[in-house]
Amino acid sequence: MNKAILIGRLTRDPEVRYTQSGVAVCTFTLAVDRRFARKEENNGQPTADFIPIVCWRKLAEVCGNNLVKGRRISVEGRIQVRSYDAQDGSKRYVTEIIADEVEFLDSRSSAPQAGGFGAPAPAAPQQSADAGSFGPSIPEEEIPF
Amino acid sequence: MNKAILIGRLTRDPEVRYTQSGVAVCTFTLAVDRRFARKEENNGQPTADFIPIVCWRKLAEVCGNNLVKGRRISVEGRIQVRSYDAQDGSKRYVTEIIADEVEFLDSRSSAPQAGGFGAPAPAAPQQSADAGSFGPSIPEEEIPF
Amino acid sequence: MNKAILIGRLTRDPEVRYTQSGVAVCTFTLAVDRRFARKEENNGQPTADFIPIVCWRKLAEVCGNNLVKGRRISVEGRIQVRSYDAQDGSKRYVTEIIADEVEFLDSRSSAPQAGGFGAPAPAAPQQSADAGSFGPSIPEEEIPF
Amino acid sequence: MNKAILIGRLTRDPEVRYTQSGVAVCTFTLAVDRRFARKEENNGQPTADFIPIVCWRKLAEVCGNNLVKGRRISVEGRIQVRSYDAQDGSKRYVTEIIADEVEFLDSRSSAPQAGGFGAPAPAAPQQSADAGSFGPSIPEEEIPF
DNA sequence: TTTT
DNA sequence: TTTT
Repeated sequence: MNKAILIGRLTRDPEVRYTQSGVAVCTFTLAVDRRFARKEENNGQPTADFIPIVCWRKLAEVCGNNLVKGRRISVEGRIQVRSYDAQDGSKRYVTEIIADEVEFLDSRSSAPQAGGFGAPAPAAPQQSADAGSFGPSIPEEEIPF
Repeated sequence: MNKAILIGRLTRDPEVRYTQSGVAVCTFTLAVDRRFARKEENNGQPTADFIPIVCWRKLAEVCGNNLVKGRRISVEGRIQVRSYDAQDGSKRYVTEIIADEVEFLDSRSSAPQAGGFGAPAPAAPQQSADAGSFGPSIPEEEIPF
Repeated sequence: MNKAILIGRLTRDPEVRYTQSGVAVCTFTLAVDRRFARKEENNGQPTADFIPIVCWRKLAEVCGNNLVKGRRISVEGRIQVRSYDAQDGSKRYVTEIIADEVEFLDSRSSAPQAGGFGAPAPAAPQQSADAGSFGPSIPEEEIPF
Repeated sequence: MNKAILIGRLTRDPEVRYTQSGVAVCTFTLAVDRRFARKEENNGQPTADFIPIVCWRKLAEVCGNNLVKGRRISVEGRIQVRSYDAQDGSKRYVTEIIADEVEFLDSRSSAPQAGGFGAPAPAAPQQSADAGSFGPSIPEEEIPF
């Protein structure tokens, strides 16, 4: 069991890239308000968590085409921790939510946008973005952004 | 809504520290197996996510007194992203799960261990651990480990 | 672990009652859209689940004072199954979600409404509603509506 | 969003049936301990919720083949409320969890058992069980047990 | 009995 | 770097 469920707003427009093999990847950051955190006068303490979200395949396309900065959504997914070696030789960690489902909460009638394996593959993009430049030896699910 | 629900095993014994004001903090790492990740022959890809967990107050005491490396538990909590300035001037991010509840899954009869505000405060420890050495200007909830 | 997380709309205005001892109870039904269920032409199959929600104490007051039919909310809580003996001697079951937190999703800026034990008790109402008429032998948490 | 996450034990061996078209359905009941509910001396109040679980397809087969009364599992799924007309003309409601994933928690090494659409269809059983006797006009997902 |  |  590895489940994350979030409701928040996009801090900026989502970015869509494509792997070398044409798989869409959408990334953005969710601002999730902290409970009991007042907005005014909080002693400089954070009032939200800024959580990186990654969507793949059809869900990436749907999010890239429909989301913009400021929109409120819910995200269901799993917590992924990747490690990589920094230039100074130390080990760094990146934590992201790999989204399985996204629901748009601002629209009047909302339908969940499901990701997953049954969905038809997206058409290959005209020009691959540079997500693929990390090379073929890195599995798509593990691409370091 | 900021909810994380995990089932996994401790990668090492938990550590308990105390803030200057005597509040207990327990930290450990959960190894959460990835779905569809085979153990043997996985091309060197990770088969688990290693997720840092933080418990406070009574829950910290209960976890510190009862958990050991290898035990399986479930954790319910929230995802917290803290940022701090590295020595080289760059900004670094730490993502942890602040646990609200922990359930011990190895024992025959398990009862959830609830954190929260209603619980009696733990007795102040004889000697404060060095968690407080980060100084008084940092709120307890935000201590960088 | 017994966790339910829902996003949906109220099918009607919430009802607030009080137990004999003055504890507020708020009940309503959430319409939660089913994934992949089209609205038009669904062969008479349901496109939503109608799920009874129960809030207690301060959370009951907040919900009773702020929610109306049609509003969209998220609910976090636990699934409770109560059984009772029907007049014909058979056993009947009622399943409800006992809410721990409610977040209002229509407002521009939303803050979660937390229930729980630390919250101050609500002022006793001028006139007790008939929730108390089920009598003193029934614990408040188990009142049959 | 309609999400249920439970940890509990089977109250009896699971039952596997098949629809007319050969789709496997597995049903059982999970006993989920209530928090803060003592076992001894609880004034006759329930110490657990007994929650009906339904699995479909490959997940149904896996559960039917591996689970027995008393085993501890985690379940992730959605809450489904079905209504039907009782013989006395009144409307009755059935609430079940439609499981998406089940994790076996007693075994030393546990792997989540995922349901879903990508899994290969099970071989048609030699003899259809009577789940199909509700007739072809009822969609498989809505079969009243 | 159901919401949009 | 952050949303409302």
